[in-house]
Formats: sequence, structure tokens, C-alpha cells
Amino acid sequence: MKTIKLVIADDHELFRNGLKELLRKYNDIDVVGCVSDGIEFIEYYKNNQDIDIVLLDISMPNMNGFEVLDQIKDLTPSVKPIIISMHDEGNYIAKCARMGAYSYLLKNTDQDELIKVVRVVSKGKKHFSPKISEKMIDYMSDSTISENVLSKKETEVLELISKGNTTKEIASMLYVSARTIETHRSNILKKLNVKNTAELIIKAVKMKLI
Amino acid sequence: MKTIKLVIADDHELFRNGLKELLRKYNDIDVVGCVSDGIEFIEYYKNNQDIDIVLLDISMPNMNGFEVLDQIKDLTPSVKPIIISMHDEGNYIAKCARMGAYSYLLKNTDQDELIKVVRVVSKGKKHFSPKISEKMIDYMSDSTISENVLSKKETEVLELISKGNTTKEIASMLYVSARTIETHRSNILKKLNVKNTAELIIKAVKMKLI
DNA sequence: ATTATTATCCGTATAAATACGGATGCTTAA
DNA sequence: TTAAGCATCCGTATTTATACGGATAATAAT
Repeated sequence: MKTIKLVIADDHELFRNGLKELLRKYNDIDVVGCVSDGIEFIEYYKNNQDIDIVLLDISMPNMNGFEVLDQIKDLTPSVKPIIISMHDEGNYIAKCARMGAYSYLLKNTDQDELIKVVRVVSKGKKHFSPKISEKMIDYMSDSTISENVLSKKETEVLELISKGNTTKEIASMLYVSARTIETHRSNILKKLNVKNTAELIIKAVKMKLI
Repeated sequence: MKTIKLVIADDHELFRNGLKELLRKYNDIDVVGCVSDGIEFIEYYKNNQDIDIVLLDISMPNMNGFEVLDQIKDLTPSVKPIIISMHDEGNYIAKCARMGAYSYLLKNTDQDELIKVVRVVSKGKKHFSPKISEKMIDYMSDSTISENVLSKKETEVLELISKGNTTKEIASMLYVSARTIETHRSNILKKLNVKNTAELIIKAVKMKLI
């Protein structure tokens, strides 16, 4: 039986090493690499392309999981990314699915499930658990929290708002009139379906825009 | 040599089991229990009080790390809690230190550091790394983000603001005049040293009030 | 090449938030 | 018990935010 060559990419050393120990027990799985961020993984991959699966964390320094997915999207299915994250927010899941992830596991997944998924994915099949799929669907159906609802300018304005800047301040920062920013503001509120700044910031936090 | 009896409390099964595997290598450390939330830990502790150390995650369902610290604060030093968290925010660290934690480790701590800390703590010595201490000091020195800056009423009002309610709505909810809420608002802004709602919500999020 | 979207700008008007300053009765801690 | 802090209330004025409606030039998409 061919072993499954697997790389772990996670910035939490204890998690990374613990996982490696866990996987040691399985004869059909061979942890050929352990890296602590996206850049290290890309570097590793350049030198060693014979990888079946990468267990990829989302939040890592230097280069996060999304960026890695973006970099390797043309390489799949030679290397099949399984996201392993603690975030169960629909937007993360949806983004990963769209970006070519083969599965999305939470860090509280049980061991058997992990092994099962690794084996399934190694055969080139994608697998998303019902719970994860549900989160994604919930997210998709909330049309207000979907990507690209805000234009680039609007996103820029929202970021400035969420740093505490007033309309006037933003206007002078972006070299436009305050009226323009006011229009942006009102469009942003409409698009995100909120009625005031407080709700806006709350939603922006949820959307991980802040 | 007496072995160090240790319990792991973390809701991430992979992390929990991985850690357990990691610690298996060390003869002086004996992982006598693995639980997935605070309630389970308290339950475990009731039946088995012969524990030296609990590696305690902060964010867990049912009962989180803070609540556990609160419950067992009178039991230390019989059981010495080491917080093991992914959050490096000063408020978390400060809160844990105040609540009797013996150490605060990030999940990206390296293995040697973990072992070192476990051994030191098992002897009854508290240990906070320079990096962690620094975070805590930074936090402490920001006097605006310290507990009890807001009165109960102000906290209540802030919570309602951060759910998107307007002054009027809050007023009718709390059966007081809108002026009262306005005063509260302005006092909250002063106390938290922010100048508008956007900043207020951001700060409230940071303070984990939301 | 035409359409749709976006970024930009403007006016008017109302609603809400913020800044001051001042006051009273209640509770709690020194 | 007295002082301090808190929750409550009020007025006035200014600044921001929001709502509506309308417009144009640039760019992207079909």
C-alpha cells in the first residue's frame, strides 16, 4: 500500500507536534514535513513536490492559509489541501471551499474523523462534513454577508470608519468631499443591511473586515 | 522521583490528544486525565483530587477557563492551573494572573518551554515568560481598558448600544429618559477615552464586552 | 459599442450623537 | 456620619450621521 505523504502547516508548535505524534500511529500516513507558516510551506513545496496532502491552518503569520490556497490552486490535485482551523464561521468555510480546499476540519474534530478525511481526500475526493456544509449554506444564504457586496472604495471607507475616523477625517484622508464619504457611508449601511454605526462595526467585525 | 500528575482541559480534541502524545515521552509527567470543557474538569476534580497541574484552555464551551479558575481558586495550590491559550491579548493574561493561574502559555509555545514550565509550576512556582509579562504590563498601563471603569448601568447601556440600539430605544427599554442614556453615553465615551460610536464598539470588542 | 457598475459630487432636511453645565436623591465606604 | 460615587434627570448648542433625490465621468463587462 502506498503511504499518504502529508505536510502539517500550523503556527502552533504544540498542535503541530502533537498532531505529528498522533499520525505516527497510522502506517498509511507519513508526515513528511512540518512547517509553521505559509511561506515555509511554499518553500518546502518548491523543494519537494511529492506531497499528497497539506493540513493547512488558516491563521498563520507571514502567509496565512488563504494565501497558500491561492498560491497552490494551480497545483492541485497534485497536492490536496485540507483546512484545519478553529474558526467555524461560514465565511471562512465558504472562502476555503471556493479556493480549492478539499476539506475543512475544525480543531475539535475527533481523531477518527481526521484520519477518515485524510484517507478520502488522498484519493482525490473532496469531503465536507454536514455540520460544516450547513454553516457554509447559512452563510451563503445571508446575502448581506457575502463577498464583493462592497466596492473597493466602500471597503476602504469602512476600514477607516472602523478605525474610528469621522466622515470629515476620511474625506480629507482620501482627498474627496465629505459628501462623497457620506454617500459611501449610506451605501455601505444599505448594502450591509444595518441602520447605524454601532451595528455596522459589529457586522464588520463578524465579516472579519476589521 | 514523584511524577507530575497532569490533566488537559481543551475542547480541541486534536490538540488535546496530540498534547497527550507529546507528553507521553516525559517520564516525570503523567497525563492522568483529558477533558473537553470546564464542567468536565470540575467533575473530574471532584472524583480525583490528586492532580498537580491542569493545562487549561480559555475558550471552551459550557464552562470556560476563567470560570474554572474561579471555581478552583480556593483549591490551589493543591491543583495548579497553567493557562494554555491562543489569545495573547493583555486582558486575558491579566485576568488569568489575577485569578490565580500559575503560568500563561500560548499555543505556539515550543515544547521545551512547555515542559520547563510544567516542571517549574509543579514545584509551586509561578512562571510568566517575559513576552507574556510585557503584554500584561502594556494592558495594565492602558488604564482605560481596566475592569470596573464602567458602572453597572453604563455596562448595561454599552451592551445595548453594541447590539445596535439607538439612544431612544435603550431609553424605552430601561424605562428612563433619553437624556439619561445620552449622559451615560457621554460618560462611557469619556471613561473609555474614545470619541465616537465606531471607536466605542471597537474598544468594546477588544474588551470582550460584546 | 452599449450597458452596467463604480466613484465621484451636490443639496436639503431630519435624526442622532456629543459637549457643556447643572441638579437631586440614594447608596456605600471611609 | 460624612464624603464620594452613582443613577437619574434636564437644558442648550453644535456636530455628525442618516435619508432622499439627483447627476456625471470613468471603467468594466457583455
